[in-house]
Amino acid sequence: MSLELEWMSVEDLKLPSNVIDIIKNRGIKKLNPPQTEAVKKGLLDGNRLLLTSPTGSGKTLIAEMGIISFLLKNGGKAIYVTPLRALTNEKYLTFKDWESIGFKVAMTSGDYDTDDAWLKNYDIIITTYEKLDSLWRHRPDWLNEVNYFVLDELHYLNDPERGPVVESVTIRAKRRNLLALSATISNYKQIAKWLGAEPVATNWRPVPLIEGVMYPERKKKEYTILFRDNTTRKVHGDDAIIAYTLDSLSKNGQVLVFRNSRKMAESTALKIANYMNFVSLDEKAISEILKQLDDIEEGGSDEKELLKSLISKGVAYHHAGLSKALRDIIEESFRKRKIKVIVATPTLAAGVNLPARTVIIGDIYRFNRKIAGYYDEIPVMEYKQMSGRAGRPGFDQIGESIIVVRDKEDVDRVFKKYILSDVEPIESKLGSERAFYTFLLGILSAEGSLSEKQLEGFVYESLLAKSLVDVYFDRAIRWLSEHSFIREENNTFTLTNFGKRVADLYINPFTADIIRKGLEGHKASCEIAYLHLLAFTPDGPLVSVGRNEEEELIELLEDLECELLVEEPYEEDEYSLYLNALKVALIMKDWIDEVDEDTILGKYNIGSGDLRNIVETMDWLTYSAYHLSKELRLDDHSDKLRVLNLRVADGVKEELLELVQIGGVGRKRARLLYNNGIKGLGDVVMNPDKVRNLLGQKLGERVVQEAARLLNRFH
DNA sequence: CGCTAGTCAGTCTAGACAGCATGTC
DNA sequence: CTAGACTGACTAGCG
Repeated sequence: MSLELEWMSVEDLKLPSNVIDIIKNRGIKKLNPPQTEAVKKGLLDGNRLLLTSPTGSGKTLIAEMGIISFLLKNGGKAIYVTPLRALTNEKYLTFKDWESIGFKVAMTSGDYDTDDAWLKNYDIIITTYEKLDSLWRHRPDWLNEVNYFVLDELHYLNDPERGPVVESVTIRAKRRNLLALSATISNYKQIAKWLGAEPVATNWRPVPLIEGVMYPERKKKEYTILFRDNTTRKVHGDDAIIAYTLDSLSKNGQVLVFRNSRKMAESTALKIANYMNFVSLDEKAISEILKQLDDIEEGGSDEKELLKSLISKGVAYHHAGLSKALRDIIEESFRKRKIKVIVATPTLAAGVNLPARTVIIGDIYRFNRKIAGYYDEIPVMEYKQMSGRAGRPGFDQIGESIIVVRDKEDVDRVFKKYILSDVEPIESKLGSERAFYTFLLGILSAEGSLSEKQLEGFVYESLLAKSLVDVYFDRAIRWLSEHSFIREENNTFTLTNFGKRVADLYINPFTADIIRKGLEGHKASCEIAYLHLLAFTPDGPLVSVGRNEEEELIELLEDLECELLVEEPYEEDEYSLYLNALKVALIMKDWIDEVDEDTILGKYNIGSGDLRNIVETMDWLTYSAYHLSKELRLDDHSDKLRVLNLRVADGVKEELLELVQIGGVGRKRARLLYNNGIKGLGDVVMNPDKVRNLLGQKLGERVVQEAARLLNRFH
């Protein structure tokens, strides 16, 4: 670890003056120690670096300097890759600054854009790992002009689900030029070697962090916090988390509390709100926030009401069950210091910048989904991500992060494990059939035909141990051939049309195989059956199915309107996936039958954010299934799947499909128009007054214009 | 006998990437 | 081995 604290002057950088001016215009006169270190290690000379440092230590500026100096010297394009859409958005806004000196900046991710042709006109492209992987599979010409990659949050390599994608993108990027950024990791030297990069590791933080563990004393209502510097403090109250939260608030600091379930996040927020009377709030700002909440169109009304009552006391909870719009408002209000406390699930551990003076980690255990009744301790990496949120630059002198334990006996162990130890080493997650098969498919899709030797060349560049590569390589080749994803001719491997289609759709090969078997084995079927088939694949969404629900679902299986496309599994785990898929199918069936959103949320006990995710995934899968059925020439299925896909996308019956094409017209407005005799684009254009009456003047006018434009395009 | 407060056993549990179309990047 | 919120069935105790 580099301990020197050197601050290089921005003026001294070997960069053109217009570049330096942009940095200075942000109020930056000196580079902080990690930034200085990176420059000294040759960042501006295009040297490959692996930079590991805490969040908020100014890695983005390092990436900016790396990209700009590379592009100025070498031309071409650069790509900045992040693991999260929200980060893509955040970085895009930062990089926008460089447009003033002539670099064109674009971003692309799954929820935003898919026509990639326009990217050829841009110099700096911000995207996600999955999207870049997908782009590579489509082989656009302009990708050859990209010679510099910034791999952000590279520690996602260790994520069991998403790590394999990060790894395959990294393998391709390291064949060109790269700058890797990561949270602090223990085996950074090994990873740097793999990348062919020089490691730059620092622990420097803009705001010092003080870490501690809080435990209950035998004496009731008293809690002691043991800090890293061996000092202690005591707080008092009915509940440890609440006591410390109030203590921090009394010192005018914002608090971020992490809990391990949504329910706990909500109930902790509720409890804290009861004690908020002593905190003075900006009433005017709060009432504006409440008004913003009212104006949101998406989202369930129950969650909105609960949040409103909390926010009026300066508290909020935050988890993925909430709609995106709701979460955005909460984050923004916290950033503006109007909301004083957020109680969150790990949603806020990673992702966009959202610091607080005090971070309280309420639980270091998390329910194990695979083995019922078991708890796992969260990884050290996750602790570091959460504690790293402590301390707001410019507002707080220090940040403090407190772990709460229930038993005094745990203090030593927890202290050692989370505060004094290194994070877990990063390991390849390619060692599973699902990951490895997808990996090979992706390589062949991006590279075209490859000999066995070439293919092996790629595979051996991975982080996976050679012995494991050998095991999975042969298995993957055999499985992919037998299931006609690839074919071998003259010792050369090529994707079949089916395989290429699967790679382009970005679905898992197992998903594709299940869909194919389901469609080929049956005649055209009902909506529930298609939805169930797709939800049953490894790419399908997961929902929680309660005991009682399970029984209801099993009963429902008996009198379904049609036969399902998946055979009922005997094995217990498979069977619960089967029921999970049935629940997803029922949710989607209600969705496309225009059941009111609040009704769906209540009936299936999900949040609006959950519904959004399920729709998004099923939209993608119905689209993919439609294209697979085309590829396989299963015309009966194609017709049904095409309509199903359109209906899932907008949550409407078939009769509304024409109306929802209009921007700003969703399932609710389309139904309103339709029930009033406006049944298609033509009706909209012919009855502008009626449309304006139904939707309001302003929106109505826009809808009429848009409908006219759409009609014109058809002619 | 009927109501209710209290008890106890059982249930449940985080997150978030991907296609494509159209016209802001 | 490790948690805690919530629900619903059941029961003791009261008027």
